[in-house]
Amino acid sequence: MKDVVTDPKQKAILESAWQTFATYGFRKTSMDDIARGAGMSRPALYLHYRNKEDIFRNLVLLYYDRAYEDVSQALETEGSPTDILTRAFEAHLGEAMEAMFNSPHGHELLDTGAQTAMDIKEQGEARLKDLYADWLTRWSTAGHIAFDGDAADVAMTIGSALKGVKNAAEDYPMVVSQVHALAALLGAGLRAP
Amino acid sequence: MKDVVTDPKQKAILESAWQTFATYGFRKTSMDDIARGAGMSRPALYLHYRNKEDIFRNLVLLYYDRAYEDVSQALETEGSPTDILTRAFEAHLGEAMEAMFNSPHGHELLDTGAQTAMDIKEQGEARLKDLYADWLTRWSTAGHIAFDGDAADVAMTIGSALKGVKNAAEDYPMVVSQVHALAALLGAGLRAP
DNA sequence: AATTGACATTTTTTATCCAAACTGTCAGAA
DNA sequence: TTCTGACAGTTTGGATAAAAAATGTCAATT
Repeated sequence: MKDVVTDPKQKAILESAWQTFATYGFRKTSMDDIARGAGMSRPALYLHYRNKEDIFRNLVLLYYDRAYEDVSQALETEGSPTDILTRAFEAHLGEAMEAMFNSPHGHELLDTGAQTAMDIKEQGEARLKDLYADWLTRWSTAGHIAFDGDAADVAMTIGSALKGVKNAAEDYPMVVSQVHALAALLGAGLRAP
Repeated sequence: MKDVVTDPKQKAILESAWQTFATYGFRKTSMDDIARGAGMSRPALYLHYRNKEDIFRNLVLLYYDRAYEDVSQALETEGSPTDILTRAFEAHLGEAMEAMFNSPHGHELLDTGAQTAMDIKEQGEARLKDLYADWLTRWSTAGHIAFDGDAADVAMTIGSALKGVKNAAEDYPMVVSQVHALAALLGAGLRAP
């Protein structure tokens, strides 16, 4: 899959928006801030996006598209279930989440997302969950792993657990170490008997 | 361990408070509401608790004391790791959480807890975590289970995953089914090779 | 001793005002 | 075309103020 955003101006806008959101939070960044950061006037910005919410939603969309791509790729690599899950989880909670943790406005942004882009988030999480479900069925039919119940349920539980690890962590290093521990546990749990 | 709150009046107060908080939320329940519900006047209430916050904190404390007791007991039962973890998780996210999910103010209460009783929550979660950690070491030294890394880290990951399941669920039945799936995965993951 | 009515105090709610900032959209310049 | 200055309209933030509600504390009652 090519990058979702090809137009260099849109790229600059989203880049600037992400930067500004991370610095000032959603509420406090004005369209002018974003426009200046993208090297254009405010009216020019409106030629590309309807409003601030629209920009934010596209940013979330971009995040999920990238995460989908990265997780998908990670699930195609070779290795033990634990190794594969570790890579997938790192892709899942990658860059953007690290930035979130390091932004003084990470919480506000997460909140804004929940209100403004919940449909995109839900769809994004659902697609990621499907990715795990597919991997689970493929590997279980191949006899490499085994689990109780159906793949969709297990995939959902994995997703929830991952989210739990994300929320419980206080900083990004903690996310990483927890993600590794979770991958190890789940990987072992999926071992074919 | 005996019940933490023995005084029947304190019991009535906490009972009434829990009821009222669940019905109206923390902000909207007055000391008078709680007092009436406990069958006493507002001044009498002040003979037992300093203020609303004090009542709330004692409620949280009570929850964690019960959870500690119940989880501890669950971890002493016989059965496979999966069975034991299932019972422990059910105890961990039991009654009170079910009530939370069914209260229209569950979210506000959770919020209030995070602000008002975070120290109690943290200590409560830590104690529960220790319970899991102890169980992990006991069972691993007995050769019944095996895992990478140290017990404390694994216990923390289990706690985070459980929290994730709690947060991701939309209703209580979903919590239950997810908890079972998680216990199955983790139980299998801990199997001695 | 246990409880409460009643009081002074604090907090919350509601309303209104104004100024500053921001938004979205032109007509017209580059 | 592609963009911007500038305009009208809206939203937001802060400042007041008055009314209502809730709090915490006693002196007095049961």
